[in-house]
Amino acid sequence: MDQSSIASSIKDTTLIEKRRSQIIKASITLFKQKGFHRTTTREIAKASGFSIGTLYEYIRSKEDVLFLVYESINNAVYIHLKRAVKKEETSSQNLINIIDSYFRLMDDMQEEVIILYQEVKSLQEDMKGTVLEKEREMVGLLKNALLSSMPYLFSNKEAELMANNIFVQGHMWCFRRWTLHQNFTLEEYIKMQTHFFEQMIPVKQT
Amino acid sequence: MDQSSIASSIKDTTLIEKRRSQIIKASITLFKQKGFHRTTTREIAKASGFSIGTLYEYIRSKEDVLFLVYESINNAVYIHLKRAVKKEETSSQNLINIIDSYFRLMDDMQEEVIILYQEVKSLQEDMKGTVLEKEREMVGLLKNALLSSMPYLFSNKEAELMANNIFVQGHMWCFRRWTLHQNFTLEEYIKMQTHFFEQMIPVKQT
Amino acid sequence: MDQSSIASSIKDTTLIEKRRSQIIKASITLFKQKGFHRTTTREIAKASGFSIGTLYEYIRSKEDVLFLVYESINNAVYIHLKRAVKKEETSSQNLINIIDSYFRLMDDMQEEVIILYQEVKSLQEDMKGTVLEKEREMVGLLKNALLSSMPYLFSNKEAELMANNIFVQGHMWCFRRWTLHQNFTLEEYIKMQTHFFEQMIPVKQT
Amino acid sequence: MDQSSIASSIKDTTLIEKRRSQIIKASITLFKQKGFHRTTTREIAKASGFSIGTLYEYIRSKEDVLFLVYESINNAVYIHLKRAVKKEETSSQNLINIIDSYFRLMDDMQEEVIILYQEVKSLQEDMKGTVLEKEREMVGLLKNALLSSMPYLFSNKEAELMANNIFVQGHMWCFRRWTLHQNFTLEEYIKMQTHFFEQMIPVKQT
DNA sequence: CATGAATGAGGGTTCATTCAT
DNA sequence: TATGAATGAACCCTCATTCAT
Repeated sequence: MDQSSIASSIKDTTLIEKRRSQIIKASITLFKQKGFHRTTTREIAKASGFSIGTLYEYIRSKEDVLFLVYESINNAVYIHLKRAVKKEETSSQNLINIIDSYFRLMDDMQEEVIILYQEVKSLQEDMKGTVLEKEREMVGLLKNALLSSMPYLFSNKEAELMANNIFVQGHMWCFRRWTLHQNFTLEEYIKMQTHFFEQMIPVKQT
Repeated sequence: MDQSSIASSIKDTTLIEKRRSQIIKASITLFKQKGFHRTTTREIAKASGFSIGTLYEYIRSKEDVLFLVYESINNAVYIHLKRAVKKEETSSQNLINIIDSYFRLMDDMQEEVIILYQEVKSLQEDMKGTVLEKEREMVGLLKNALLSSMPYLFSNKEAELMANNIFVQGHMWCFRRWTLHQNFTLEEYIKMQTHFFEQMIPVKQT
Repeated sequence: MDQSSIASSIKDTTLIEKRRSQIIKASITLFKQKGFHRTTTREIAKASGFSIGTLYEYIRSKEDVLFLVYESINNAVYIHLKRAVKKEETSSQNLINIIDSYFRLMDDMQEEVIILYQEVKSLQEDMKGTVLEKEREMVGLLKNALLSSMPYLFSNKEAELMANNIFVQGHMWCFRRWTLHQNFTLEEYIKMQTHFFEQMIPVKQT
Repeated sequence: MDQSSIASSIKDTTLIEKRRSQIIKASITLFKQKGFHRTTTREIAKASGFSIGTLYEYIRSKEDVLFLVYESINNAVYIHLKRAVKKEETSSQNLINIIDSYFRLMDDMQEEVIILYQEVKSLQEDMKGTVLEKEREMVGLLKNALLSSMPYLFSNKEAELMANNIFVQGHMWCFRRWTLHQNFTLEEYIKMQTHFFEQMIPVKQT
């Protein structure tokens, strides 16, 4: 299930993509400010640059918008992560680079991440499935990076848990910024979390 | 700002407390199921065992209910944590015990924690302040435990960050249960996270 | 299924009855003018003398209003017919009296009858069942009157068909008034239809 | 006022006729299922085999469609009736044949007749005039058949009323089918109604 | 002639809140 | 104190109609 799984009465698929990206952009801005429930469809339409009628040519319900937003955010992170993983290869240093790159992305996407955390309950069950699947894939990327860059150091389960920890520490920079940003700069945060991580790696080679 | 800071037209303070705890209990049940926005005040009144009119004798607005709920959940965690910290003292083993106790509490309060994460945006600004202050205190408890049980191992900043990490890892067991509970039992989760933590502590030997 | 089968959030049943009769009265007036679809719930509320919010305390949906109206109209006819049948007994003259009384009622309820004919399609399936059942009862009343007032003259099936004919001839005075009222007064209409009917009765045996 | 009285921006009249008959066919199917109000213009366009834009090249408003449908149905009945009347001549037996033929047509056009009964209110006033005029003509055909096939038996007024009765008895087979079809086959219905009619004819004097 | 994207008025319904009893 | 009927702003969504291509 991806974007195209949401029905539209418009035939021109290029146009669908264009309009939907307008919708997504507008909605993210609005959801940041007021959350999904407090944002009205009219506001979304207006901020997207067209009428309420037009909005409903590209979605079927307000909940579709939420899914579009989730998918878009998740996708951006996914692509970033995938690229980072591909670039770096097979050494523990490189794992550090991946984390660094991921945390920096999180810093760029703070508000988006907060949306992810706050509106899950409003996602319809079937859409939630798709979204969580994507999350699993992302954690999977980190896990594989862990396993391949430091073989023998982690069991499969340990890698799984560690990947989750890293993934969430990225988010945490966003949803706890009210306290973290008071105490740490991004650079510090990255450095310190990485430091903890390195310490944990038992006896780096002789 | 605490419970009593929410105005009520009722004079009898014992009654206020009783009614409010009915409201909180009912609301938590409802918010678990449908979230704050999808729960109506009528439902809250009914589940609380009295009429909508009576509900509004004990709160001023629906958002007051959310605050009461937040405060109640936060308080429960706070008290538990405080007690755990007090009981254990001054050795690194004891820190492990605190974490263990905290993670078990999180397991008991899964849905409550999820509420905390999902409805922050709906908290009014002034109430949000109170809530976050309490969170800071809780992280403070962990931080102090870290500092006092393993002196010289952590700088102040490191302790601050580590406390946040632990605090969030507890929550994570709740809000990522859709994937974590598939891969780990609670015992495993505690053990492995603790294990990571211990490895991270630089050279405790001798 | 009758009025009381429509759920309401109001507890005072006397009040329900009072408000619903306001709704019915207002709706009939409006439906006469513009039909069910062109009448808005807001108009119904206003004409009923209360707000839209109050309207929805007494019904669950606009279609409930239609059912209430159908039931009310059907009931009025039913009661009238029942009374007419009871009063008259066992002679062919009396059958004529019943018809006379029924046709006069139809003349009084022209617009109501037109509503019945025009909005059936909008009735929900389960409610349609209730409505048609009542119609069957009414035709049954006429049929029994036929059978008992002129025994041996009609077979059961003949009585059934004749009862339907009479029933519809009453309605016809309403829904074909655009032509009938130009050519006939009510008195004439009754007299002539009755006359046809009498002629049809085979050889009133001397 | 007939079909051609509805304006169109298209010049080619053959095309107009072709497209409009597509519209009528599609609309009747849809109106049967969901009624006029619940059918959207988009649905009509789609079922007609062209786009919404094209639909509006051949009509000015949705109500025009209803008129086209009414006119088409009425016309079909009219033509059938006219032909039946022409074929049969000047004997009472022949009147029976006309009725027989008319009732059988009604059986074929059940749903169409139901549309006629249910959507009158939605016809615009001027169009309603045209439609009713056609109905008058049809009743006129029956009336003339009555008068000419059994001269001296009916006064003008009696013939008028009887013609209306017969006309409506045909419709009744449609709009009361939920009860009539349970009790009578079409053959029985025709036979019995005809029988009643014959009995009414005073002593076909030798 | 045909298309279909765009429009926005308006419809049904919900629900937090009030206030007379 | 407790009740629950009343309110109406506001929400989501539909759909007849237009017009540039």
